[in-house]
Amino acid sequence: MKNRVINPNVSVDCVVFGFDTQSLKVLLIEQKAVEGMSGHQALPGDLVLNDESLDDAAARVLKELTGIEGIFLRQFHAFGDPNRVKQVQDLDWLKSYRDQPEARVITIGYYALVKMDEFQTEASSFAERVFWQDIHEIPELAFDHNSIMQRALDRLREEFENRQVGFELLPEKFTLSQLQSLYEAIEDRELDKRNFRKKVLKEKLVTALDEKQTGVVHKPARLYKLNLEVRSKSPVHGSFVTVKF
Amino acid sequence: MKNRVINPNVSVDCVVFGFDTQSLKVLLIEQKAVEGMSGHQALPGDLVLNDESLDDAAARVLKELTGIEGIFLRQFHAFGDPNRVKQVQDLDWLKSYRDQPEARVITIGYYALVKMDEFQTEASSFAERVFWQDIHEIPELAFDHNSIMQRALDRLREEFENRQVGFELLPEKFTLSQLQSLYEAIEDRELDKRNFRKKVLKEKLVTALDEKQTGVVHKPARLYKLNLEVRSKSPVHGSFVTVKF
DNA sequence: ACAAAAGTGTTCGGGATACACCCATGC
DNA sequence: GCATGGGTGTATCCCGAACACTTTTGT
Repeated sequence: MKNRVINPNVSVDCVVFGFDTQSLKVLLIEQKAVEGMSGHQALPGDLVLNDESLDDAAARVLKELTGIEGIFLRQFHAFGDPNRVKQVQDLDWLKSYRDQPEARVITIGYYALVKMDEFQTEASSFAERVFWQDIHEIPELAFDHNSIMQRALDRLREEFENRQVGFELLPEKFTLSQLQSLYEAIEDRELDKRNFRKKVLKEKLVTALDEKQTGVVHKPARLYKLNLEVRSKSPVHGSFVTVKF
Repeated sequence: MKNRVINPNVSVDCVVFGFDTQSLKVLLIEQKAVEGMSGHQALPGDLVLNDESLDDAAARVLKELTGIEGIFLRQFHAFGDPNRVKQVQDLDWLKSYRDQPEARVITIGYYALVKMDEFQTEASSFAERVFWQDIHEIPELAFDHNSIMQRALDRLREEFENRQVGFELLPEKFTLSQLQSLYEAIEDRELDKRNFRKKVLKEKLVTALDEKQTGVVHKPARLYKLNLEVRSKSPVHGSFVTVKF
């Protein structure tokens, strides 16, 4: 059995995006309270172990804190300001949970896209609570997590413009309007319904199913699924579903 | 005076691209030989100090090893395979130059674009020699530097497609043919001369100068300079010259 | 005069954009 | 029957791609 040594200088933080057919959400944790101080809200993240890769660390940490596993996490940036974990409001927490609370920590940011309703979260380890927060209503987070989160969002939008699409954010069966809402939420602009449909159908991104919505108070929409044949040709490292749009 | 402590677990590596009006080059060092073993070729890189940011570390290390300073380095990826510095052929070198040769090291990759002829290199520290190497003729490098280099090249090409152009690679005054060669070298494909000129001129990326080439054995070309007004609107963190093309 | 790269316009097809009305369902 | 989102076609513009010959210099 390996002795799993914690590396005091390197951590990972995960920015997990979800979509509820309306707006973009981010997965946050509330840290367990320390000595009567209320816990801060933060991105799920922790120090890496010396015998695991960064990718493995991100997956492990996310699972330990939130219960979510089996999703693809993409590394997007390393944050290395020497003072990024030195703010007073974070010190008590570090003293309780870290062997070397004063250590210089650089953190590697990962982001991921998930279908919110397919994952149930379960707080554990030092997470008191796990919750989804609308990206327009992010509270003050621990350490430099607000800027990490903002950077992840910028990156998500860049990848999107780059035609590396996020079907991960939709349920398996979806309507074209839901797909359009996803594009609109991420790109933060409105799209023309007819043009959107024309493009999606012409490029065969999706396949129509013999199924319709039920229980809606209007004309029920046709359901579609992703056509997995189509892939981007650009050198992408990892495995988001990447389609030219 | 600060005590500058070396962090044994975090390093930076720099992939500096240059262009000689023909092809893309990368800046490499040859490590000083250890105990009669010939030095390996490698990217310029070293451990970070505990009181400097990652960006500062990249600039410092590049200067210490190659003499190049004052260029913009963009972070592109963190490499964290637990065994990336554990190969036998690198161990002797590590034992000579590192206090903790067995330490787990994750490295942050930076890339940069420079006008080759404006920088003169000067090897120092553990660099025996500094040289430019054509990207099609990269030798076997130390550690995982071949994959870091490849990843940087992929990233350069992505940024290019993203319309974040690299005028940094050209002299201040250049001909449209040189600009076209740059695009062709980076994108690795041929472009139509007339279409290329039309696009560049229509978008006012460049301004014509009242000057021509001299000493060439053919019709002398008009010289142009970059039009600095034009900038990309996407959220770019850093300061490459980024123009929509 | 000849070699070598500079410079210059037109045509065509496809994709992006703009735009308005009828349809099926639940209440 | 009415409120709600679903679903459909056409005209225009702009951009990218394809394509060949004349011009200017140095030798």
